[in-house]
Amino acid sequence: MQPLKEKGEVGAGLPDKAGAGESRKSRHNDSRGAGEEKRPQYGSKDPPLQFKEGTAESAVARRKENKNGGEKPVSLKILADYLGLCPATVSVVLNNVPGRSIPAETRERVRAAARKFNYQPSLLARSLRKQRTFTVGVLVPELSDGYHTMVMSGIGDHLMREGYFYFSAHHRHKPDMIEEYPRLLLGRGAEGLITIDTALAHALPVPVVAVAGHRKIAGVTNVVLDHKRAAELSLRHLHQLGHRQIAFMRGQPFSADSDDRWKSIVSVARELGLEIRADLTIQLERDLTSPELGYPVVQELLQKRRKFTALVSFNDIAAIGAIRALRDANLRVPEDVSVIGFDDIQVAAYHTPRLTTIRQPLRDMGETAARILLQRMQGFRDYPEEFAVPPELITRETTAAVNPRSRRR
Amino acid sequence: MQPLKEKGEVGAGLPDKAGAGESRKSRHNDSRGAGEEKRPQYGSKDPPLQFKEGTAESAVARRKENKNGGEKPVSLKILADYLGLCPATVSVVLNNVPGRSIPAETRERVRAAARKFNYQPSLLARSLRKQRTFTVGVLVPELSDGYHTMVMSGIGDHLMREGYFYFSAHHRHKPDMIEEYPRLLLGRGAEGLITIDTALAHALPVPVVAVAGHRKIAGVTNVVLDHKRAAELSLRHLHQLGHRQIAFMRGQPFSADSDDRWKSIVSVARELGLEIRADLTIQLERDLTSPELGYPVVQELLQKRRKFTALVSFNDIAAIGAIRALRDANLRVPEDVSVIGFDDIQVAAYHTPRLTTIRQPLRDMGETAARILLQRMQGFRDYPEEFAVPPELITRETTAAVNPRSRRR
DNA sequence: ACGGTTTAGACAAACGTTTGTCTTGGGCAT
DNA sequence: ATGCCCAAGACAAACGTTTGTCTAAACCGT
Repeated sequence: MQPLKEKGEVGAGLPDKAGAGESRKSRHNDSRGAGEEKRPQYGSKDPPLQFKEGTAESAVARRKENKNGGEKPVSLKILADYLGLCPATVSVVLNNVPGRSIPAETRERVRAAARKFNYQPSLLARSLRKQRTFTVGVLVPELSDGYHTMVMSGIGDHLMREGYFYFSAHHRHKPDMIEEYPRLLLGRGAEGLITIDTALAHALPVPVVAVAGHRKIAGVTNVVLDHKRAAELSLRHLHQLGHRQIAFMRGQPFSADSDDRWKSIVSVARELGLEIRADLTIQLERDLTSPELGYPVVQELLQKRRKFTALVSFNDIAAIGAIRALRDANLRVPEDVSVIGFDDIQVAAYHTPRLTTIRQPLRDMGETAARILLQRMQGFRDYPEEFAVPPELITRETTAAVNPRSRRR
Repeated sequence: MQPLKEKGEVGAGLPDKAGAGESRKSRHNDSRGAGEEKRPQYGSKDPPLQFKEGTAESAVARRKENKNGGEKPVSLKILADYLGLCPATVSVVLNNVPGRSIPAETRERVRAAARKFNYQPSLLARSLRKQRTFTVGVLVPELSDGYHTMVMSGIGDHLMREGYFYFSAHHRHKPDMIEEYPRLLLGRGAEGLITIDTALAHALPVPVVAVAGHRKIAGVTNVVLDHKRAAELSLRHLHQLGHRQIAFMRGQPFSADSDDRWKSIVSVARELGLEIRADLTIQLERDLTSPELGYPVVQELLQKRRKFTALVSFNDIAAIGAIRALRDANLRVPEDVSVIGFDDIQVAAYHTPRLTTIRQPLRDMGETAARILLQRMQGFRDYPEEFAVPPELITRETTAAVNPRSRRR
């Protein structure tokens, strides 16, 4: 891995992790234990507990059945009735609220009852009260695509580790959905939003982090690949192998990276003195996540009968389609044409021939996005506007030194 | 807006008020029109609205800033204050509650104000009140795997079409997470759960639908492939091509389908008179989603130097690894060994050679699971315990008639 | 016996909705 | 004028939590 600059850096002095769980323990216990005393009961002690624990299952039994025949979960109030306490006290015990004095014996009673009835607090109610949901939204074009899901995997890892949950929604690049879902997600209490490869239109009232965001939007942190570096890696690689006549494939207009990636290629090509010829440039248009994406455009390219010794593909999926088109035209990869992909999705390594490609650290990008989002949600103000992560050249079998004896024309 | 197909509400029965009724103080004393009348009483049009819409932005301005500097969203109460109405009325208008008479003019005023302040109801509060969240949980082993995400894609499609949202969580087959997440998801208000390839341990108090569920559990509808049919398709195919010496790959113990699929293979093999030899049977163990899964086990198999002309792989990913192992041992696919995969994940069609495989209609299975879940959540009682979907044989390039001139030994 | 401090918990008010019941005046027919 | 109905909307009680304030008893030292 090459030493690389990062355009942004998230500081280290961040607020500590969100306490989604309740684990703070205050060691107040042990204060007594001798007491075989009566239950402290305010009005009088003669009338015993209104609900004796043994008998007053009624309090618990009163939970009504819901329509599915399942039992309604026990609430704090039910539990409190059963224990002869008030809900607030039970809440205090169960959350270990500091600064409240509750005798160890009571604490134990409460906890025992909670276990016994398998009490689960309603996050809904808690969220409403605390105005804090520990939930974020993830907006993604498509769930069945390797690129997106690898990023999501990283996002999910980090969020779950930190005790957050997330709603995900997919939009298939349809503008009205891209418009509508953020609203719905916020309505559901998302405290932040992560978008993947999405053309978000405008700012939102919560922190937003984009992975491969399409454009700069105020308040949106963009986690992107360092495209300049990526272009350097691929073009230098081909250049060193002796390639001078290189065909390029541009991404679809709706895809986030298309533009940046292209600009970087143009810039690096100039630096290297490589010519980018219009008649060797092909443009992806279709919204596909299968190799069929790359097949027809390369076929067209071949029909022009222009000589080229290498092809820079927009991504691995298209590269696989491209290789197929080349083979179907009786050209060998890499002997006649070198092909370099982009992304390093899983299949790249197991394609035949194994794909040389530029690896995007997709899972890392997802984790990074989630980390930045959480920091921003915790009020961290000093976040970068853009966060570039370094790509990596993975040399495999689809690139080779230019072949003087190529059967290519 | 919401899928309001509420079942027969039994609502009339007033909940018993076990805890002393709390007397609410009338909360309208904060109307700071001290000099003025109390409330704009009903028909009196002479005293204009206490909050003239033009002036009383104050009511709206009162929404406090939250810590991130973003504005708190306007609530019903704010809106109502601004309009000089009570929150209930505003709610009634905005939800078009039938059977309430509100004059058209008022309705318009309310709607205009809602638009003006971009009012978004809090689904949190609504859910709490209605005891209905329109949310389900999806539990999946791994997000970055083609199989799971294709199913999720179908699930997501159906849920979003029906106005539901979902939390997803992944567990990487770790038993404690499989134990814990369902609880957490329910705590968050999930009204139902879909699991994918997950060894759920016990029943839950909400409807559950499993895709490729591992075992029968009361209350869990299992959406599975018709494994018997799948085995028939693959074995008949090989049998017709003349294969008699067939190697088999068994799935990992933790994977849902392993067992069913194997039993079906055994059963169909018997019907066809095919022998299943232990020394031609290999067993997957590792928890991988890359072709590396299949590589070493096939290497081991080859070292035994037993002749076989075909291999039935547990899935496509492993088949790709297997093909690589075969090639590395200088065997050609399909000339020397036919290989048949399972699943028909996307890359199967674009691998070289293109994979013959048994297609699981994964997206359909996801949609089906979601559909069944929603029906069950709506109280539909008459659901099947198991729902089998038919597979399909996809004949491509990795299977061929058995070759008498094979270089295989 | 006295005042002061702790302790153990009750109480009530939120959070933002929805929904059953009530109230009030106006309009209408008698 | 009287009675009745109806329109329009207020009112209050939920849903299940959390949290600031309050109180009664117990404990303490003198």
